[in-house]
Amino acid sequence: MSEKTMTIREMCDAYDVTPRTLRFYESKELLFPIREGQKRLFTKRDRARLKLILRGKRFGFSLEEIRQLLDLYDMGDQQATQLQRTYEVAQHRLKDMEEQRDELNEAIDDLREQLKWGEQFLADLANQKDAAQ
Amino acid sequence: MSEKTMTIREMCDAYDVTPRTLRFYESKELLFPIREGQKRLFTKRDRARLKLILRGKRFGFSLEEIRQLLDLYDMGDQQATQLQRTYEVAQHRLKDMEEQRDELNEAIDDLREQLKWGEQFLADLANQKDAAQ
DNA sequence: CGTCTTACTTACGTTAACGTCAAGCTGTAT
DNA sequence: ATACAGCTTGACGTTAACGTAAGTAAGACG
Repeated sequence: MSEKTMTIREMCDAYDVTPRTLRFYESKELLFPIREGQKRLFTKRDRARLKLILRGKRFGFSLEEIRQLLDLYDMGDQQATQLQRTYEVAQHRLKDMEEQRDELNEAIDDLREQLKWGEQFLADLANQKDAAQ
Repeated sequence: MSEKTMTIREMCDAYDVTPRTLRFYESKELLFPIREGQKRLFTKRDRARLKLILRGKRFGFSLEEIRQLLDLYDMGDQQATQLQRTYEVAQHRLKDMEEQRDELNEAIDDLREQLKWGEQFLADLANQKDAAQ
């Protein structure tokens, strides 16, 4: 029952992506739908991979990185060494993300300061205007 | 004394940007260095604007947005309405940044979960390997 | 049979913010 | 004079992840 394949449109609806995106992912060797004549048929495996792709994107991995990770997963659960590498890449990514977040927080604080300053300025201007009347 | 102009290289060294960047900003009407023959000479005003540009970039504004903001500032401190708009734009940006940060935090948490899972998996593999010996 | 729907391939377009030549001018130190 | 450093303008290249349009095929339906 879970062996049913899906058409490109069903995939698009199910995962909220465009056909172009799925074809693009195939061209980048992230997905491997089978063919029925011309048409693509996406298998359970493709669906699993797509889920991982979308998750990877949320994590900020590039498609190329995602492809490499997917390949590692595919190489079988036999190679712990490979998995170890995956783990390291992921940890690296985590560090990057934390740095990014910290920078963002700094920028937010910074911008908040500026806004306080701007508020003050606007208030002063308003007073000035009132006084002039 | 503060009226001294700077050459492009001095600017690059002072603000850690490339010549290309400064020329690019000029072409985008963010900076207006004067000319001495061929050469660009950057004034105090340019330096002030560049500082604002770099700050704006830290805040995640696009160069086009920055240009508009700089223009507003230039239109004089007379137009409180304009300043009000600046303020609004900035607040909008702040919201965006906070959203971005929240998403990033979610992703970080998510990734942390995955890593915990991966650690477990690796540990299991190691045990399996040991047991096999 | 005609038409509609869905899909297909190919290939150029998009966006931002510069990078990277190429070719030429200018001032100065040797 | 010449070599060299530093500047100039133009213009094409880069990157990621698709968007978009043109032209075609293939199956379903009435």
